[in-house]
Amino acid sequence: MGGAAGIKDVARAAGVSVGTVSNVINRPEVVGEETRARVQAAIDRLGYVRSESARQLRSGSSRIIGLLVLDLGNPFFVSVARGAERAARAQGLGVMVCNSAQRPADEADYLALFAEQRVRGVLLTPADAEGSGAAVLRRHDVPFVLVDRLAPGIEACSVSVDDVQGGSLAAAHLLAGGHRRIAFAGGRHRLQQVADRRSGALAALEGSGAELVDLEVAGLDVAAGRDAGARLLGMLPRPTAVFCANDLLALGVLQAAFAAGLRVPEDLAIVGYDDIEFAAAAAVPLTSVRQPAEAMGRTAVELLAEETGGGAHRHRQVVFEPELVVRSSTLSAPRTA
Amino acid sequence: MGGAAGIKDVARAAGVSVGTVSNVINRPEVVGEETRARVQAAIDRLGYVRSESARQLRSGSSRIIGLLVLDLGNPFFVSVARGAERAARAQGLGVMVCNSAQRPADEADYLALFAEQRVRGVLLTPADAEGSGAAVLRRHDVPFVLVDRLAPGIEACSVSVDDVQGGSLAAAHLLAGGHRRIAFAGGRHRLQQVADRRSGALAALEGSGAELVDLEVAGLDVAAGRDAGARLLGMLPRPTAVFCANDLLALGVLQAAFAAGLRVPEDLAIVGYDDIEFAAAAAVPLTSVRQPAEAMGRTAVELLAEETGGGAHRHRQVVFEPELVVRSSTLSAPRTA
DNA sequence: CATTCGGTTTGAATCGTTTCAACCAGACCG
DNA sequence: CGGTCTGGTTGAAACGATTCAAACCGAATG
Repeated sequence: MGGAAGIKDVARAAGVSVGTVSNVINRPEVVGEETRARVQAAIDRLGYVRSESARQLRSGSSRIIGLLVLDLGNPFFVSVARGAERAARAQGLGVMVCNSAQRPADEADYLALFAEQRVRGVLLTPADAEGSGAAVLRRHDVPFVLVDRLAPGIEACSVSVDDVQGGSLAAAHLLAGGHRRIAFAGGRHRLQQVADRRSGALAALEGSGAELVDLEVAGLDVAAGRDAGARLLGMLPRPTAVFCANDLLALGVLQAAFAAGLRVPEDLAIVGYDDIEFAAAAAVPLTSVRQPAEAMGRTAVELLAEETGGGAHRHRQVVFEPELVVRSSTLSAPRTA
Repeated sequence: MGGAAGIKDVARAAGVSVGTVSNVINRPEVVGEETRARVQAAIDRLGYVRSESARQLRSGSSRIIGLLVLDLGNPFFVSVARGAERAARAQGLGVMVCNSAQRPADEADYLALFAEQRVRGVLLTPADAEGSGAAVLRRHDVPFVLVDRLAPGIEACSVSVDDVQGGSLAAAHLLAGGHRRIAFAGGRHRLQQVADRRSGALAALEGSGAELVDLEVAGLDVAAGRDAGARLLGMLPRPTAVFCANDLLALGVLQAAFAAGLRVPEDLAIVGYDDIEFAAAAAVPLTSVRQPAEAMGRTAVELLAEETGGGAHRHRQVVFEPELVVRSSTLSAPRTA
C-alpha cells in the first residue's frame, strides 16, 4: 500500500535510524553484525529497493553511462555495445544504448537526454564530421570517450582502429591476388572511417599500376550494397575485385553478384570490413578486415572510468590494429596480370 | 563555475523566483510573455539543463522505459528496439535497451537496475519459461508489457505473434513443395516461441504422411545452425527440407549446405523465421516467416503508455499474424512424391 | 470606495536518499 | 579515577527540482 517502501519505513521496521539503514546498504562493514542482520531482514521483508534518483540527487553521481552508436542495425556496433555492457557491469554500472542512425538531429536529442540524466559519461560514435556532438558534451561538462573515431583536435579520450592500415591490408591482399582493377564501395562518403579506409587502399596501390575505382553508395547497409553491386556489374571494363567499406555493403554486393550469375571469387573477389558474424556465415564466406569490436567497447568504458575516477587525467588515444581475415571470397588462385 | 547551474542560479540571473523558472520550463502558458523571455534567455546563457533525478524524485515519474531483449545479436530484436525507441521518442520518453542474452541471472540483474531507476515501465522478453522476471516486476509494482510472448496466466499486457500459425505456414509451404521428410532445427528448445513453431509445423503435417525430424540445436545463433546443418547432412535418409526456428539458424544451415556442395533448394530446401534483413540478403535468399518486429516494439510502448496513463486499464493481448515470405531457398519445382 | 476577479508571481514544503558532526558506551591507559 | 580511544549509532542538513496555497496587482464591477 501507499506506494513503495522508503528508507524510513525500513528504519522504523528495524527499530533503527535512517542513517544506519543507509550504512547497511552502502558501507556494511561499518555497522554491527547483529544490527546489519536485523536491517537486512527488514529490507527483504518490505521488498525495499532504493530510489536511484534520490541517491543520485544527493550523492551527485550517476550509475549509468550513455552509449550512442551510429547504427544498431550493424552487428559491429552491437558487438561494441556488448563489450561496453560487460565492462560496465563489472563496475556496477548500467549502459543506456541509443541509436543515432547517423542523423545529427537524433544524436543531439539523445545527448540532451543524457545530459538531463546526468549520466556518468558518454561513449560516442559521432554522426557528423564536425564533432558538434562532442562540443555540446564539452559545454555541459559531461565526460566522454570517442569510439571508432580518433579525436582530431578534440581534447578527449578515444578508442579506434587504424582504418588507413585496414584499407591498406585489404588492398594489398587483392593486389597480391593479381587484381589490377579494384572497386571501392563507399565512394567519397562523409564518414571519416570510410574516407580513411579508402585512402589506405589508395596508398597500398600506389605505384603498383593497379587502379582504384570509386563506387558511390547511398548508405552503409545491405540495400545500398545491393544497389552498388548492380552498378558495379555494368561497368566496362568490369573490376575483378571490390573492397567494401563495411560488411553490410559486401553482403549486398555478394547478393547482386549471385543474382547476376557471377562466381565469387572467380569472376569477382570481395573484401568486406568489420568481420561481423554474418560475414563468415555468408554462403561464400567473406574475406574481411576484423576490428576488435568488443575490446573497443570494453576499453572505452575503462577509459571513461579512468577519467571519472578522480585524480589527474591525461587523455589517451587507444588505437587498435585491424587484422585481415582471409576467406573464400578472395581465395582464387592468383591470376596472372 | 562550481558545477552545473541549477534552477536557483537561473532564477537569480533572471531576477525571478524559482517557482517561476519551473513554470517556464513545464507550463510556459501560465507565465507572462515578457518574464518568460527573460527567463529563457537566462537559461540559454547559463546553459542550464534540469536535473532529471531531482525532477523525478519530486514528481515521482520517470521518463525512461526499460527494454530487456533476449539477444541483441539477433537483428529481429534490434528491429523491435527500433520500433520501441521511435514510439517512445514520440512521447518524449527514452528507452534503455539491455540484453539478457537468455540468461535468467542477467535478466534479474537488469530488472533490479530498472527497479532502482524507477523506470516508467518495462518491455520484457522473458528469458525463462517460469516467468520469474514478470513476478519480480509485479512484486515491485513496475508496470510491464510482455513482448514476443503471450502472457499465460500472467496478468499483463502483451504483444506477440502467433507462432503456432507461423510454424504451420512454414510446414504447409514445404509440404506443398512436395517434401515428405522435413527437419526442424530447434529441437525441443525450452523457449516457448520455439516450441510453438514446432507444434504448429507438426499440426500442419498431421495426416499428410510427411514426417518431422527433430534436429537439436545448442543455441539460436549462426554457429549453432552451422553445427546443426552439419549433423543434418549426415542423416540417412537425409531430409529434403529444413524448417529453422529462426533465421540465424537458417543462415548457419545454409552455410553448412554450401560447404558440403549441396544445392539449395534442389538438394535441400530451407525455411527460416523472423525475416531479418540478412535472410533476404543471403546468397540464396531465404524463405522466411516474417514477424512485424517494429510494429511489435511500437505497440508494446503504446500498451505501456495506456497502462501508465492513469484511468482504468484492462490488460490486452495483441497478437500479430505472421506472414510467409517465399524466396529462392524453397523455390524449386514441386517434386513428385 | 470597497469588492471581486483573473492573471502572475512568490516562497515554503516536500520528495528519499547520503553525509557528517556529534554522541554514546565500554575498554584501555596512565 | 579521569581521560582518550574506538566501534556503533544517531539526527539533521543538504541535494535540485515540483507543487500549491497564498500574496499581489491592476482593472472592472457594484
